[in-house]
This record gives sequence, C-alpha cells and structure tokens, in this order.
Amino acid sequence: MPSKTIDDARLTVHREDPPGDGRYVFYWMQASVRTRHNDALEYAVQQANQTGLPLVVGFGLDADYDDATPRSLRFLVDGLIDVAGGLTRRNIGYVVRAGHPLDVAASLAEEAAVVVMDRNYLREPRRWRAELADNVAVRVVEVEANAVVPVETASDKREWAARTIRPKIERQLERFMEELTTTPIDHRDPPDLESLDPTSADTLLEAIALDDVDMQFSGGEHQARAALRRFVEDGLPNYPDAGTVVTGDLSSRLSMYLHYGHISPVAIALAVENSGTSRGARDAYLEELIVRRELANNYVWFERDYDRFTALPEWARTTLAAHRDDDREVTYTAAELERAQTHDRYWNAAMVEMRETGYLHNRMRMYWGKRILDWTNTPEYAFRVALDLNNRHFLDGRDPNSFANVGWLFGLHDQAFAERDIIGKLRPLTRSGLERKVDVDAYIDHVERITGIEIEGS
DNA sequence: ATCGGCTCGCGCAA
DNA sequence: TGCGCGAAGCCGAT
Repeated sequence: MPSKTIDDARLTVHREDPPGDGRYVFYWMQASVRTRHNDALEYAVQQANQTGLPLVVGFGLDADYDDATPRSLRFLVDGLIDVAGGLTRRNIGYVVRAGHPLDVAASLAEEAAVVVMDRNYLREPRRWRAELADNVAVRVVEVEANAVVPVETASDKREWAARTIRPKIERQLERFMEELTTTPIDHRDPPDLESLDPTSADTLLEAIALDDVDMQFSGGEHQARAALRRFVEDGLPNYPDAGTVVTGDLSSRLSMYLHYGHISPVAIALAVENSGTSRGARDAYLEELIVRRELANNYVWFERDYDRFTALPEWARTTLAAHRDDDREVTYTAAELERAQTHDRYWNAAMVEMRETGYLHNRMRMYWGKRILDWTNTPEYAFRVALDLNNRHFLDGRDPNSFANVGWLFGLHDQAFAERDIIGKLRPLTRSGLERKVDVDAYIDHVERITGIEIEGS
C-alpha cells in the first residue's frame, strides 16, 4: 500500500547528503511526543523503508531545562511512557536516556544513516537542531508536525496582528488540513541500544531524581485524545459561552497537550471540523487553535527577542514609558504575588489555581496578567514577573503562546485605547469588567474546592 | 440596553 | 494618500 508523502512544506532539509552507512534511521523526538498523527514519525518510517533499515526513536530526558518543575517534568514523563506502547507495536526502537537532549541526540546520531527531527520554535531547540546537523555527515531532515500551516509557508515576516496573518493562513488551510495516514514499517528488528526502561514511570522519575507529584492533569497522547473527545462532545457545542464560564469544562484544555506535542493540531482541527457542531462554534474554536496559535509561532520564529520587553511594539513601549512614574495605589514583589497575597480575592484565586493546578481559564489569565502591570513598580519588571510566573506554573508554559499571550498583556498584537494612568493606551481590563462577564463568586468557590485553599482578600 | 469615542498603524484600494 | 478596521474594553451619554 503506497503511503501518502508528507507535504514538502513540512520538510526542512538541513543536510542533503545521501543516507550514510549507519545501522538505523534515527528520529530525534523532542517536540512531537506521540505515535499518532505525527508527520515526523511517519516521515522517519518512510525513510527507514526506503533505506531498508530499522527505525530508532530517541529522546533526551533533561531535568534542567528552563522553568522545569516537578509538575512539568511529570507531565513530560507521562508522554514518554505513552509513546512506548505505540512504538513497540510498530516494531520501532525506542531509546530514552537521561541527559541534555542535544548530547543524547548526537550520541544516537553517530550510528545513524539518516536523522529526522521534529520542530518547535523557541531559540534553544532551534540552535540544537542546527548544531546537530553541523556535526553529522548524513542526511538530516526536520519535519513540521506541530502546526497546521508551517510558519514560513504562512508568512515570511513577523506579523503585526491576527488580522494580518489570518488571510495568509486561511489561503493555505485546504492544503494542510489533511488526515495523516500511518505507514506500516517493513519488518526489521531495531538494534539493542542502551536505554532507560521507557515503560516504567518509577525508572524515568528516578533518572531525573523526581519524587512522584500530585497532578490535576495527566499527560500523554491517550489523555490528550480523551480530552479532545470530551471537548468535541461537551465543550464545543457550547463554545460561544466558553469565554465567560471559567469554572467548568467548556474550555478545551488541550493547550497543555499541544505544548508537549501529545496531540496534533491538524488532528484536533479535523475532529472539530468533522463534528456535527454549528459552523459558528467550529469557526470560533478553529480561530483560536489555528490563527492565534500560529500567530504566536510566527512571533517567536521571526522575533529574536520574543521573551523581552524590547520586542513589544513601539507605540506600547512609548505609552508605558510616558506613564512610568504614575502613582501606583499598591505595589507587590514577585514573591508576594506568587504567594497570592494581594488585596484582591479574584486575583488571589487565579494565582492559587495557576500555582496549584497548572491551569487557568483564558479570561482569568488576562485579568491576572493585566493586574500585575498595575501593581508593580515598572512595566519592565511587570513583564518579567508575568512571564516568569506564567512559564513556571502553567502546564502549557514556555509555549510560543506563552510569549505571545504575555506580550499581548503589554500591547503585542493589540491596538491602542483611550489613555489611562499607569497602563497608558494599553487595552484596559478592570475588576468591574471581570465581574460583569464572569460569575466571580462561583469562581472563588471553584478554586477553594479544587485546591482546598481558602482564598483571602476582598 | 445600546452606541460612539477613544487610539494606533497596517494593508489595501485608489 | 486615504480609509477601514482590529485578540477578548471602558465610560458616559442617550
């Protein structure tokens, strides 16, 4: 059965070399930790079949990556365990080693005839991929498996806002919204390589010196698909309400799985598109999943300083500078904020939910973030604190969306509004506005119930 | 309850 | 060069 080839636009050939005389095709798994609907994995299978070699998938498990926490590591490990079953069933080798991802990959690449990599967007893994490609003498191909429209196919520059990238993405949707078929691998036993036991949570956790953690959400592609099924059945039909119901399960909660590559955005988009839900609800969700998410990819891909205040648009930095010395009614330090010790119970509830569960509804994220600007000494400090708390506490932290969303609090991809104290011309989001749109008492109850922590403040 | 103004700059039409 | 309009708003006038 001939398998469908991967769209050329998903491929970045780092090295054109013919396959080397290695013993296997090596897929360095990093950003797409799943066995279903993974373009990089399917491409690697096709390369294995073409070269007549077995396929080895390898992952470098590193407890020292930026902003790693017990919770984020546990979620990552959930994903690694899940992958083991899917790979074994397909007779694909699977190696998990503790260590820096680039070191683990470089070591496995030494005996590889072809190297396949998946793609994420942040600067460190981008540099690692380039470095690996520089240090081997075989064919090296990177495969985009985590976006609907590959970032450079959608646009060749940093986009200004959703409205500027939207038509560019929509023009390409038909081409890239395609089911990915699974390619059967020719039967060849993978080589026996040194690895941790990737089916044992205890082994993996021990390798990174991590005690088991209480988790509100579990990672892995099985949980991701369950979340998708739940969302398509219950959340999606009510999606117009999802923006104001902050306590329940209308939100998809898929962003954490997308962040770890436990699910494919194309698979989600197809499931939503093929559901029986109304056009309006489908479009509202697909706008978030594709246009806004891929605007964030565009931002970190084309803006070198995506994690810096200086990357914000000129008008936003100018207006914040003009209000730098405005009086603040109250200021808090990063530590006070993290302990949820402000005067504002809505804010404290949001901080507690974020800190204790790793999740927060979008509307609460916006309220949470906008207040930090009001309650800290300088906008630069506010930016740093918001990004740091975001990236350490959210299960979807350090995603391109993290940088775009925190930037949005400070004017990125947004427009100007009537000038106010402190925030200047940034879009305001007030406490009364939150009360207007959200059942705040129900929200406080919800947070107290799920965390067992009493929320203080007025 | 609804509406216009606030405010900026991109991108397209002309 | 002019003009419409936008990632989730707010406020005051009607």
